[in-house]
Amino acid sequence: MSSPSSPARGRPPRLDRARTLETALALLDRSGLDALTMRSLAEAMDVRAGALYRYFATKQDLLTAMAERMMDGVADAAGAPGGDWSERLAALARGMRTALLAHRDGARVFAGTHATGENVLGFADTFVGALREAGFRDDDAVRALYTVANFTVGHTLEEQAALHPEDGGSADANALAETVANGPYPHLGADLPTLTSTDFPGLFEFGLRLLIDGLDARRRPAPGTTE
Amino acid sequence: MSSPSSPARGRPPRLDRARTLETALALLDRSGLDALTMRSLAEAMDVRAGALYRYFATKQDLLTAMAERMMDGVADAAGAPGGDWSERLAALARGMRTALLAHRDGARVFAGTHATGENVLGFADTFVGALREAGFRDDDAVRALYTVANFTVGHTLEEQAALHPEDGGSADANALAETVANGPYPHLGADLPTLTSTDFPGLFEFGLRLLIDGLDARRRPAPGTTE
DNA sequence: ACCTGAACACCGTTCAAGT
DNA sequence: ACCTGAACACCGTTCAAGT
Repeated sequence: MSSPSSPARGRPPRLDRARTLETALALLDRSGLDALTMRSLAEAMDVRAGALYRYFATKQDLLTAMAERMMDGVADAAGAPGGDWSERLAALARGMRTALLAHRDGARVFAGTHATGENVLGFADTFVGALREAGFRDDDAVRALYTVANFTVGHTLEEQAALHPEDGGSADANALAETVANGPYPHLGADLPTLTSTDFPGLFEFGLRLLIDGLDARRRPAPGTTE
Repeated sequence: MSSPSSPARGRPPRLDRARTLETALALLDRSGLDALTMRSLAEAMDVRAGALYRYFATKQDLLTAMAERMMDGVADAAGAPGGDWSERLAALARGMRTALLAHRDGARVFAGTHATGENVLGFADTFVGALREAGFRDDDAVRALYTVANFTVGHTLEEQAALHPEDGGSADANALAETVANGPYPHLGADLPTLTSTDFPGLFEFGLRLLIDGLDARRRPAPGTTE
């Protein structure tokens, strides 16, 4: 199962997956994803870069473990079964956004990996369970999971990009407002405050509300419809 | 305005933004984003890497121009004003997904940049216009744009990741199915076919439908409600 | 068993110098 | 004006050798 374990032969290791993961997340928060290199992480662990490869086969592996770690406990946000399905779903979606926001570039890390550990799968299972228990069809419940997760990742990617305009080159709000005002964009110009708004919680709730209302319509198909 | 232009002094340039952009997109399709380096692009243009910096200040600049280029013509997908708002919105969303899918790693390129050129802004203006003309509030129209765009990017990111499992390390469907079947995931296990489905068009349409139904509920607030 | 040292094959970016 | 050559300061990854 685990590569470096078994009895206690030789010198006690200076490295292990858990500590390395913690350090990597701390380094991520301090410097961002672009600065998180195997060398910088090794330095933070007081070790040479090559040593990390005993615990993570590749950097991609490390990032996947970090993504999985970020999702720790998010499934619990749903609360106990039996409550209102839309509230449970909203709590899970908000919990996911919060978890990604909890680390600098968290959404980029998550989007760039495909974690399928217990935290991610536990989240998925709880999500699908909440909808199944509310009477949704199994396939609708699974598709709703993907839809909400994809929206949440897409949204949080934008939100964190706006937080650190250095990397990624997000133009600032003023430049965008000027471009829109001087170009042939009558509709965008009509509500510049919203276009350049930084009310990301409000924007997230708006999208989440659309998805929930859309699901609500699916839960109770029109009478007489077999679908 | 343009850096290398004006009269016709010296030797005619072997490089220009348009040709470089075309070559970069062709190289992207052939080799993927990870293999798109300034050196490999330079080689494809028969030039040294340093020469590219006369036309693009940074690689990020190049990627932003590529993202903008990908969105060329997508606004036209909406058709003429006056039609059904939900059909126009769906056409725009589908057009965006198709545009990102048209190039390998297209969604990753788009998500990693913040293009604000005429194609992206034209798309945004057409989208917001379609909703305003249908009677939506200005701020709802703008927020709907962000929501649909974020969902579309998030979805297409997943879709393209599944297309090239090499980079990103997406676990294949079989491995996922086995993990779910052997773990404490009763709800996920109940519909493995949907969970590991590759019906991305169907998944996209599902999410799009939820958003449209959600918007439909907003367009006509319940009678007696001021909101 | 665990880590170092050193290398391999790359990166993005800069800039004097050539033409 | 446009591009080359060469360098700078890095990358992820591998692996013999040390302890």
